Amino acid sequence: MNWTDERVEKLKKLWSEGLSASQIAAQLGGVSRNAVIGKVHRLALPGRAKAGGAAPAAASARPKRPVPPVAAPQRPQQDTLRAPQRPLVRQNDVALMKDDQTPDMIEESAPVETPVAGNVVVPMTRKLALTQLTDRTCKWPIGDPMKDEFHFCGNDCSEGSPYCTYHARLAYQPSAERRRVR
DNA sequence: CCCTGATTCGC
DNA sequence: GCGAATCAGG
Repeated sequence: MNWTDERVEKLKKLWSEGLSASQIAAQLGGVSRNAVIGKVHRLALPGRAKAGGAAPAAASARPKRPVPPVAAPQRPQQDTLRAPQRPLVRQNDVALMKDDQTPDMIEESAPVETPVAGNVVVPMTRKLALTQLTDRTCKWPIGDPMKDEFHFCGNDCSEGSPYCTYHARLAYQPSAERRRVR
């Protein structure tokens, strides 16, 4: 994938909104988080301040560099410090929203506890946004994709399955059991 | 181990 | 310019 103007623009937007490099990479598609970070640096976009996230940057970043003696100390650019002045709405805020109602438009995928036949009770969801999904987070969708409260289960899915153990059961019902649940 | 960003350097 | 490999850290 090459960096078209549109992709670069999206990168800038998402980066300024505080999405992580891997999340941005996921949204853009076709690129790794490294590619995103590399591009961010090349574009000279302001890095992550130094908040809780990661990377103390600059100082103790990586002193492994030999540095030829010829190089003169370059003066750091003064001012132009653009701190994120905006509200800074991160995707995690989704989880902070009211959860008074459970949409549950998709089949009978109620994420609320649903005792099935005996002792299988299910867990709450982690309410992850699309961009937060990784290889091992349950991708079971919850809610109306057109609505804001839409999210994914997000529970851990240890094995190759795209779903957590609970949703894997719902997803791959052996037909016999399907009737029972309905 | 999961994740984060930062940096280097061969391509 | 690009991004994998690597580093450094939470």
